[in-house]
Amino acid sequence: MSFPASVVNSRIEAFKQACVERGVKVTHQRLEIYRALASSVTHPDAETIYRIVRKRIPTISHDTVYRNLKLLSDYGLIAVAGTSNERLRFDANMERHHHFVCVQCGLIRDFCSEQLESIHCPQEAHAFGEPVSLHIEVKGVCTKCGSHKKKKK
Amino acid sequence: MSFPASVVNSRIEAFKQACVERGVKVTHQRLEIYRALASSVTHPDAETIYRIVRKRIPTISHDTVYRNLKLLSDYGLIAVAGTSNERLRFDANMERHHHFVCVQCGLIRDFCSEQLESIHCPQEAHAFGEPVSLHIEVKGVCTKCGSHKKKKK
DNA sequence: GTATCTGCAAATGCTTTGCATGTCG
DNA sequence: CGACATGCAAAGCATTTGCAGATAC
Repeated sequence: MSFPASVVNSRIEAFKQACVERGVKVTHQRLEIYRALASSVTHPDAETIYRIVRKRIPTISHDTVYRNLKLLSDYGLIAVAGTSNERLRFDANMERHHHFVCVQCGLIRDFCSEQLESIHCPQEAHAFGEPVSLHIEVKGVCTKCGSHKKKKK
Repeated sequence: MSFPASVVNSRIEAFKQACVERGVKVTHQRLEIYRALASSVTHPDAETIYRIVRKRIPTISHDTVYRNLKLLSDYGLIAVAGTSNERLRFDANMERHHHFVCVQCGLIRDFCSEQLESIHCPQEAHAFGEPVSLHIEVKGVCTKCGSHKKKKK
C-alpha cells in the first residue's frame, strides 16, 4: 500500500525545495509527516499519520502532527481530500447533481450540466470496487469571498 | 437562499411517503428538520439546521437534530455532502486526479483517466464564483467491503 | 541569535449516548 | 398500548491552543 521509493524520494526533494521557497523550516518531524503522507496511496487521516510517524519518531506528539498537516495544507503543499475542512453538511437533493465548493468559506452549491450528464464511470475506477454514483466537484472561490478579497486591497 | 414553496412541498410529500414505506415515524421535529434542509439551496451543517428549526420549534434540542440527520442519511432519505462522515483525510498528490470513495469504510483511492482529462468546468459552475480545480468523485463499495458482504451471506 | 517549531497538557467544539418522559400510529 | 422519538445533561473524540523549552537556518 505504498509508492516505490523513487517516487517518494522525488516528492520529498520537491517538498524540501518548496518549503525553502516559502520560508517553512524543514524539521525532522515535518519531513517525516510528509514522508508518511507521500508514501501512502490511500488518504490517511491525522491519527493514521501519527501512528506511522511514531515508528520513526516515537516522541512526536499528536498536536505536532495536526499542526503540521494544517500548516502544509495552508501553504498548498498538501491537499485535504474531500470537501470539508469543517463540519458535516447535509443535502436533501438526491438527484444527480454536481457541487461547487468554496475553498475559503466552505459554501457548497449545486449545479447540473448537460455536458456532464454524459460522463460515465471510467474503467480505472472499477479496479477499486463497485461504483455506485459519480459526481463532479469544482473547487474555487465563491463570489462573496472573491469580493471580500477585493475590498481588503 | 431557498427553493420555491412548490418544490419544497412536493419534496416534503415525497419524504412523508418514503418515511411510511420505511417504517420511520413522521414526527413534528423530523418533518421540520427535513423541511429546513429541503428548503435550503446551500448544504447546511447540523448547527445551521438546528437554528432554522428552532424558529418553528423553540424547544427542539441539539441532539434531536443530530440524531435525525444521521437516521435520515442512514435510510437514504438525505445525503451527506462531500466524502467524509469521518475525520479529515490528507493527500500529498497535488496533480490532477480523481477519487474513488468507499461509502462503507471511507477508503479513498486515486485514479486518472484520459477520458476525464478533457472535462472542462461547465458554465453553470461559474455562476457561483471563480473555479480553481475540478475533479470527479466516484462513490461506491470497495472490493474489500464488497467481499465482506458476500461472506456474510 | 532569533524566529519558528515542538511537546505537554488543558481547552474547545462537534457529535454521540444513557435515561426518563412523551408521542405516533 | 407499545415501540419509537425526544429532551436533558453528561460523555466522547478529533482538533486546537497557550506556554516554556528546543531547534533550524
